[in-house]
Amino acid sequence: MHEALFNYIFRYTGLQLSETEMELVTSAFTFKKLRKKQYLLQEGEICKYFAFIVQGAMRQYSVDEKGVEHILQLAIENWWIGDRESYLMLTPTPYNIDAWEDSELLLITRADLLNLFDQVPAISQMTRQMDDKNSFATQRRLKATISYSAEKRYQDFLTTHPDFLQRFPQHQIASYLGITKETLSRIRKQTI
Amino acid sequence: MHEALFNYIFRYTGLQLSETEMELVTSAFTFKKLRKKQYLLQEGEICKYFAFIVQGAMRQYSVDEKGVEHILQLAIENWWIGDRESYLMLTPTPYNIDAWEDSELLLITRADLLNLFDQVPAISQMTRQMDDKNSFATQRRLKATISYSAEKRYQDFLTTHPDFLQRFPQHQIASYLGITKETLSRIRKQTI
DNA sequence: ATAAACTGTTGATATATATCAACGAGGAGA
DNA sequence: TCTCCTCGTTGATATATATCAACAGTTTAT
Repeated sequence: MHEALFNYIFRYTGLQLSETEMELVTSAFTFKKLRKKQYLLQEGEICKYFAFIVQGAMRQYSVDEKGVEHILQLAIENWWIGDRESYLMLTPTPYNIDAWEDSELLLITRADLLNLFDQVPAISQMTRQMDDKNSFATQRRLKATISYSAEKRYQDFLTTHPDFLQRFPQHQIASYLGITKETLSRIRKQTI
Repeated sequence: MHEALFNYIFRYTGLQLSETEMELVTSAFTFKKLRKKQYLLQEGEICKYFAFIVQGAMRQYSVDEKGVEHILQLAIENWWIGDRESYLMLTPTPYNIDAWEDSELLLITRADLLNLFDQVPAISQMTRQMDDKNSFATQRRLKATISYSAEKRYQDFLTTHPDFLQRFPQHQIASYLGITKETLSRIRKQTI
């Protein structure tokens, strides 16, 4: 169950955890199963956990005043999910996070994570790299969103997240790209 | 000249630097003056410096295949400017950074910054908070860009960056919002 | 002082995308 | 097995924004 997380830590840092470190990591995380459509977080709550996805697919979205969902993040195995601003600043989140497929997660609180920083140096290194890469990816998406056409954003998406195509329906991907499912359908027809 | 930076550090961390720490910080930064339109960074280069703006206004933008500029970042006094992905990963930047007004900057290399982390704890704390707030702001902008209309994005901008209105021309702000200057002009007319 | 460049606005038109409605196919649940 | 739900596509239409051109005022440079 924690194997995936240990592998992830090794892949990110090049560091193999000792037995002691593995025990510390194991006890710091809480296992949680979610059924499809079940919430991990709802808008207005404070994000108490960050979650590593062992198995399944998750999505993070906001709902506008017309009730339309706008997907900010999609995530599958070996990804992390959570509203980092709410998690660090203890502010109510504008996002909802729920399971797109039945999912198995490992959750950690901010306090437990800070404890691990001291006890397992690989964790603090991994977290820093993960945060940086996330930040870079968000900035690239922002750049794409203000300068590219919808079609070009879709091409970009195919390059950077080909695996998402099989895990999420077209209308979810369209929302993630900031377009409607009809527009995505027409783009796909043109592209083939 | 460095007063602004010391004040910034204090404001972000609540920590007052000692004389020794001030000397360390002063010697780690390089002063640089740029004339209006002068580049700090050009696309394809590696971003060797991050810059604190003591005086002036800077902009960070990419140029698409049609030669159109897309502004990703505007910055004035007490802001930082640089391509953080290129700075940390030593990859060529897709961005240009130049001075919109004659500007005075304090530049620091990655190596000097890492030295300061050890020697002046307030610097590492400030940098972490700055990076986090930047990351949060980028995510909020992404959320706004995929879910809001152009008009709503402008309203948002007025709330979060009222001081930019007097420092940057409308066509620059339009580009930063991902719309054309004509569209922004029409939105402003409607809003008044 | 003058010319050139920059800036913002406006009107007309074009285009990209949204919206609405409907349909067919496939999957899920009872 | 059947019904309901989900999904993706398509056509028609509407809307938000882009594009183009032109103009007037302001600022900058010579």
